[in-house]
Amino acid sequence: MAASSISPRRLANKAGRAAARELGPQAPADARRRSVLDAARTAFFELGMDKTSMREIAQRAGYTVGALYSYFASKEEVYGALLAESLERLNDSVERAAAGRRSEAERVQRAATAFFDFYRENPRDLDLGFYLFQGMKPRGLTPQLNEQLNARLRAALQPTQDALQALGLPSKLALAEVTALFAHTVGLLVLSHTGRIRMFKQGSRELFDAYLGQLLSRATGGQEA
Amino acid sequence: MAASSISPRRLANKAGRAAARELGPQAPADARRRSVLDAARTAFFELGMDKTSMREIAQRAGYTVGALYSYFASKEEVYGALLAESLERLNDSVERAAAGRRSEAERVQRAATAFFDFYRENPRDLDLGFYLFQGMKPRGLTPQLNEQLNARLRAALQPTQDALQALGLPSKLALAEVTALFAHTVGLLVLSHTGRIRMFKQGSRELFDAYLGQLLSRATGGQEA
Amino acid sequence: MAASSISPRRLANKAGRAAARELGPQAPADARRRSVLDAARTAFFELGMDKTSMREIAQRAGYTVGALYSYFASKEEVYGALLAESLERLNDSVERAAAGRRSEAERVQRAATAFFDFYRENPRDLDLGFYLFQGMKPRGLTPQLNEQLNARLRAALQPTQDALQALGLPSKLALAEVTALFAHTVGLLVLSHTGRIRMFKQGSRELFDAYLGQLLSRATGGQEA
Amino acid sequence: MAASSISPRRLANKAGRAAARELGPQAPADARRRSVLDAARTAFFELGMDKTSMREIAQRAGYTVGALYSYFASKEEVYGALLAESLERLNDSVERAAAGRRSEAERVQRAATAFFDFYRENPRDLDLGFYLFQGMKPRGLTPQLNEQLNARLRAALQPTQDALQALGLPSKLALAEVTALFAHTVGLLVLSHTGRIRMFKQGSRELFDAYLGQLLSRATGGQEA
DNA sequence: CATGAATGAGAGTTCATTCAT
DNA sequence: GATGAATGAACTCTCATTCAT
Repeated sequence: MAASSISPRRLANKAGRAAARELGPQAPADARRRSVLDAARTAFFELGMDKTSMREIAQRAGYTVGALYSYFASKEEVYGALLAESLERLNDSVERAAAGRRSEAERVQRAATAFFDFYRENPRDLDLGFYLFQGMKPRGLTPQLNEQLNARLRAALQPTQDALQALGLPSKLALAEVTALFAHTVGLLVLSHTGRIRMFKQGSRELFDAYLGQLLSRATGGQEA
Repeated sequence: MAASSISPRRLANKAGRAAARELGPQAPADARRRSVLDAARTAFFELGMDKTSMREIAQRAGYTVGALYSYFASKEEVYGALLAESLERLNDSVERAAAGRRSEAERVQRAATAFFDFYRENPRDLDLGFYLFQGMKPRGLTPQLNEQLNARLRAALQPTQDALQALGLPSKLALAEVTALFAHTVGLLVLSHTGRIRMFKQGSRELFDAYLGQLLSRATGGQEA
Repeated sequence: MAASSISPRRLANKAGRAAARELGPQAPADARRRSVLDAARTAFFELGMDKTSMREIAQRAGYTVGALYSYFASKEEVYGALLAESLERLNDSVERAAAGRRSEAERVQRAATAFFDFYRENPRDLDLGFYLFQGMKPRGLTPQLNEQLNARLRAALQPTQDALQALGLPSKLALAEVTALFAHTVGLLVLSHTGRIRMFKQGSRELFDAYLGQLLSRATGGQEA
Repeated sequence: MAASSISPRRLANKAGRAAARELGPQAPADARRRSVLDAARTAFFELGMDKTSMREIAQRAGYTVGALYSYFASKEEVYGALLAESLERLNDSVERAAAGRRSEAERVQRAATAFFDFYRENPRDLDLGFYLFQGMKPRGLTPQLNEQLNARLRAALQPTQDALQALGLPSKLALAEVTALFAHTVGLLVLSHTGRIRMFKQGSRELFDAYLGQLLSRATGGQEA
């Protein structure tokens, strides 16, 4: 306990921030913001919403609590950024799935399933969405951010909608179908995530496939699926 | 502390509890438990889950905090009771809708719609369900209570399932359809409740009707809906 | 949940109080006081001091909390009565051990060992003693009660002191020896009870016997032990 | 909440913490930890264990409750640190007493008496020891800390044990004697502290000296004491 | 930018005690 | 005597946020 020694805690912190700095001297703030976000995501995925405090995030990021407020104005802003990131991953996943030369029917099936699977495999992203889209006022979810997030959410459904239109559905109907599909997807995910679907002894994946089959049947007038 | 003085606090309490006592001298404990529950529901509906503390509930009920613990062992037990009550109302609503002499198709339509409408009109009951069915362990949501609540939820869907079977669907298929319907319902409600459905410029009621129409069409083999 | 039913809780309570009433119509209050005390002792022995609340005692005794205050003015008075009882048992034990025709040396040995063993075998009685003899002012440990308890404690040591005098020790010395013995006993018990004696890899019983042997050796001038 | 106003509370805090800061700019955290500990000790010595709450400690230290938790993870950790400190003082006292060139017999006498006197003069340190060595699990008294505290306790008795061995006692016997001495010491202290020894009209110091005399007599085979 | 100390409000829970009935 | 409802103060602990340095 000599006065000149450095506590292990401190060392860990310094090590923890190394990655952020190694990304280069330009835009170091962005990189550090990232590292905070990474810590937040990890914490949130491990501990869930309630138990993820600013302290916890700071600790994992290798910062002190106060430092977080250099990058984010509030806890909710952190979650806002987290959700933005999550939606980016969602879009990547959907785009990757729908890419390539395929029939439009297959494109519908692949895009929609990618959306479903993304949340089925990452239920914490679902939590994230609900948390922010539900209750959050003070500072975090500004109208601008809200608009932006909505746009990214819509974007993730766009490939499906486009493919439905390409299959011959009029745009109004395509929109209605994609909205219904979105709802069905969310419903299945929520029920699955809260364990309610087990009580019906059903599997969420099978139900999703069935719904998708019916949708495609409607869209192709019974010619395809 | 003069014997003749009554603290203002005390007066407020007495006034606050008047309703509970007017229900008659028999079973006053039940009435008081009710009044706590009413306060809790009101608080919860106004402020939401997070901001509804035991203190808040006590204040609204006209009790001190400690008194609540005569009626409920924990905050979570309060919410458990609240959800039980909510599910009772749901079941009442569904039963009332499905009662009377009707065709089976209409019975499906009415039971399912009652379920949907219950939560559409009382979105806080939806929150309640999610809150408890998601995270809550320590004391409040015992396995028994959980089982019991699940049973009530299932019961609210039973009339629909029965009617589907009466329409000729084999029991396995009826179960699958009712589960899918449940998911669709929840999905629409959640999207509607979180304001996400507006961004598609769709109405949740129309989408629900459409889904139900398709379901009935499947169930009657195209003869009815 | 019919209004006319009696809760199991209530039944248990009524059953719990049966014993107290069966002791006859005369002095029923004393019997009930006893039953409260029994409950308190059981609770205290099972749960320890901290976790034994008036609620707990009332529950075990089959009374409501308020009823306890008919018999005892405060929680501390309950413990006072409990300690009185404990000291009675201690005295019984010591007297029984010292009874019968024996040599004075054996009388010393038996009386002292009985004292030691009583607390060694019932460490909760030791807790009781410490709790009350240490901190307790408000209402529970009145000077009278304190005096009375002291008298019973002295009484439990008296046989040893008498026997020492009978062995030839002048009264002043006998008193000093018995006080030292008392201290040694308490020290060993406390160390044993708090697990500190294990860390010396010693047994409290052996140490006690050794001390007693030395004492007897001193008392008999080396002729006996 | 004007920007220029300072709440009286704040002023009090600043005044309260003055001492800690005067210790110099280096290691201020340690100094503040100290000041909390000082407040805790004072509170504990004045009010006793039960009535010393974190609030009380915070108030005396000039902090808010939350601030305490920067320094100690729990109330029990505070007491752990307090006991550690106490044992350090005990060891200092014993070492100082036994230092210097002396006969082994005198060394025994001085070390043992220092131990006894430390607790006789600071009875609250005795309470501290009992409190922690008895009941305390959750967070504060980790096995490691327990072990460490035990080691310090043993260390305080080691000089006596060493001197006894130097006097010619085989190590096993020296250990037994030191354990018995420890018990005797504790017994006398406890009886004295709880006022029980007065009822025998004895002085704890005289009794201690007598015991020590006998011990030395045994150890030197009657040649010295 | 970052630190680290501190705030202050609030959380759920417990409990001895009181008192109208 | 006994009930049972209620009080009110106390408890430990947590947390987002602020700010002087």
